[in-house]
Amino acid sequence: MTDQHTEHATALRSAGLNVTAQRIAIIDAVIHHPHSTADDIYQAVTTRLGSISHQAVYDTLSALSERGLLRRIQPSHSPARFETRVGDNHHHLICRECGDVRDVDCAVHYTPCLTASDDHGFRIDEAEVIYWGICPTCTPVRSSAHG
Amino acid sequence: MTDQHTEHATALRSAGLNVTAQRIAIIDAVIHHPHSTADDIYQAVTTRLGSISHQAVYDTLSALSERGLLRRIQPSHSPARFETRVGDNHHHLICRECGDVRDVDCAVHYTPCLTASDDHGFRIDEAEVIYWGICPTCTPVRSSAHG
DNA sequence: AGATTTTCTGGAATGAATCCAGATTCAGAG
DNA sequence: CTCTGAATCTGGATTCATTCCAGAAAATCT
Repeated sequence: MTDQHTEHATALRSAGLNVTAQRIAIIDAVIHHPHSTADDIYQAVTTRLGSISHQAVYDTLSALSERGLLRRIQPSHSPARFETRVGDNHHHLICRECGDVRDVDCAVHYTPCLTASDDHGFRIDEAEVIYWGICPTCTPVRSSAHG
Repeated sequence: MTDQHTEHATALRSAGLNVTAQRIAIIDAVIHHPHSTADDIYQAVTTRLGSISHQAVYDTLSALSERGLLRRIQPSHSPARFETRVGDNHHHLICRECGDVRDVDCAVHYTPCLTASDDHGFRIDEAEVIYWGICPTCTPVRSSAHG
């Protein structure tokens, strides 16, 4: 636990942010609950620290996202979600029914997926990919034989 | 104009939806203002029809999106946006500064981009790709020579 | 036209995220 | 270890996007 804290503290410092119990707890919550919403994190941190303000949660999530310690994803029909797995340009797979979010590695493992066919003069720094579908649990069961 | 209306009416009918002035106007607004928000559309339709309810706008946008006549995109830090260009799995390029949204064709033009490396048993029906960057207008100007 | 279903209106309500002013806590200098 | 300025946190109010609700109006089918 102290190890973890030291690690997170170092990460915060190198991002130019002060180290506070709230931030450590938030990072920890995101690690243990990947793809969770600001409210999920609020709940988790409240349980752990006794209390925290919504402001601190949103504030920290934004600060960390901006500095690349966290990644923010914003699926349709869902509040923003956060994860700590950054820098490997992995993608997401989301169930339209239950909203379950899974990580998937980049399909091609090299740049094509991350290179737009026409960049319109933009300086692109990230490609965000979301696959939409129905997860096995939500797939309607159909008569397996005689089909 | 009657042509357009007939065309939209046909589209609505074949989607199993009733034809109403509001819906025609909404489709038209999205055609003329791609990537616009529900509120943009509300404004446009209000101007054109004199008035419309928020409910009708949200209702129609949802109905049309669900039936594939419209595509809904949900970028971070932005309300949902809608467009009529559907079925060609094109992607989007968004400026982090000004929020400008551009269409870009699929980088690979064939399945790789749309096939997850591991589908986790999901039945995937769509891949949504957003490239994030800074547009030419928002790119800070730097001394061009001697650089 | 008349009956039935769908859609629209207007207003209230919810959920996510942000703004604000003041109190608290942190990091670095002495 | 204490002081000081800067960064951060609190709690409450507020904004923005979206949805819920019940009744009125319009569309479709006969």
